[in-house]
Amino acid sequence: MVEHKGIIKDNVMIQISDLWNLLSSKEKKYLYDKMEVFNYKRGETIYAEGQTPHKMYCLLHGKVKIFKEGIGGRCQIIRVIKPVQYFAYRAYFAAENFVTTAAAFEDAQICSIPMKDIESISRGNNGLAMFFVKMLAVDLGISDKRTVSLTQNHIRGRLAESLLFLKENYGLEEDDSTLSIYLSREDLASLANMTTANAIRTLSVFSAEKLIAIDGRKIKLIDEWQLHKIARIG
Amino acid sequence: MVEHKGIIKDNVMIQISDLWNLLSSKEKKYLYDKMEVFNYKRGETIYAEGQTPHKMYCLLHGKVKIFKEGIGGRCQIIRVIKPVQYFAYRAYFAAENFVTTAAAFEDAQICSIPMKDIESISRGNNGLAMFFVKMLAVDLGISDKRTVSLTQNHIRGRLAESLLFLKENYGLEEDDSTLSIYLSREDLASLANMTTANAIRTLSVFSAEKLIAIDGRKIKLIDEWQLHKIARIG
DNA sequence: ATATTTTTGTGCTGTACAACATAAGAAGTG
DNA sequence: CACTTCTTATGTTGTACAGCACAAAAATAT
Repeated sequence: MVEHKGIIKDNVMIQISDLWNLLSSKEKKYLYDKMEVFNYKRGETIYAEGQTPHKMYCLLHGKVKIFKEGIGGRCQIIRVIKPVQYFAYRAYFAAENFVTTAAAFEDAQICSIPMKDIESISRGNNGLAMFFVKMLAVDLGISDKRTVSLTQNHIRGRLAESLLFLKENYGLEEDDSTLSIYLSREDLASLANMTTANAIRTLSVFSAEKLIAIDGRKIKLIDEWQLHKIARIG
Repeated sequence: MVEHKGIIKDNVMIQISDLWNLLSSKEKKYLYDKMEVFNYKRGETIYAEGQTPHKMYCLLHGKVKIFKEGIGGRCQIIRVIKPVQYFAYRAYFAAENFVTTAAAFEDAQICSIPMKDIESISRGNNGLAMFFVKMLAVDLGISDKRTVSLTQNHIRGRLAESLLFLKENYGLEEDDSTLSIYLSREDLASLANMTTANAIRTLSVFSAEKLIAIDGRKIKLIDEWQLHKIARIG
């Protein structure tokens, strides 16, 4: 992780304007000096399970995964972050240590803000408090839905769902069919709750069925409608 | 569901004092008339998946399950509510319809408050907003942990974990070993993410191994330490 | 460039668990 | 009361998926 000293912070303020605009000029001034911007390398850990939370983050550029290590070191990706999204605030608000780990999928630029200050400002700024209420409420709904689909859907359904999710979340390349994120088979497996071997195998099957086309880590969605069907009923 | 007209609302205010005390006298006065108390029968639905949320609830007496219907009608219990706990506020804050269904495990007394009012008060009352931030943050952490344990733990581990969870949540009878909640095998299966037949089978195995003793729906925990071990490593 | 590690791909084997069947006991209903 | 309906219980069968083994290809380091 490298601190990005030279950056013009004012650009960051524009990026995080959804949060920034909720603050009074006094609050803005106060936070301005406390904020930092860091660059993380591909694969680098941002925070780890068990650590005590001190700052929240906002992803400015890149892609980040939030995951949890389970039985026998098997990782489960809990959610993924895209620019401009906030993360790492949950544990502090819950007065807990982190229960997840965050790492960069690819090189990422991340802005950090001390949670102590975020919390104290939230206690006097309703807009900010409600901002977090909204985000937490949305994430909890996603998490609840995910619990059921990960446990009840079959392998084909889970993979199809994950591919569609990646499209929804990170979008497509200019050709309008290739996923914009190039995940390793292992990460894809962690997302769809299966072993790496099964992710590879099932991708091959999807490819043979002309639902997708694979070229290394490039995945092109061909028959999205069919993928949706598989995601729903298996 | 039967409205409980005769109840002395002031008793309810004492029960929900953690929320109530956050309000100004003006807010209290305003909400007092909007609140209602209902009695629900065992098995009765409180709200259902897909409905638009209008009020939040507080469980005053009884036990409630929050679940989601999955593939082929298979239900997954997402979380359980005990007195005095609040629920059904997430969907409104996220501006979504309910993604879960709530039903009474057993006869329950529930207080309802219009979410419209809760939201508008929250927008002007920081204590209340932060109250929801805290609850949502805690629930999201639980949900994330649950996702992993439900997907990665084996059947014995999941059942052991569920039994211990029921103890943590609802406590024990006076004998200090019998679970205070008497679940059907089907509900226990929905909680531990398995089929009813497997819940029955695995309970029998646990009983044969002298980890628990079963007498109908009464479950007595005998070797809690061993159950913890099974819950962790399988 | 060469060596070494990581990632991808495929086949085989074993097993955990779902699905189904069936029966007996418990509980609710006319 | 007999009646249906629901719950508990256990055995049998089938299969989805993990685990392991082993190449080949690609990425990274030396």
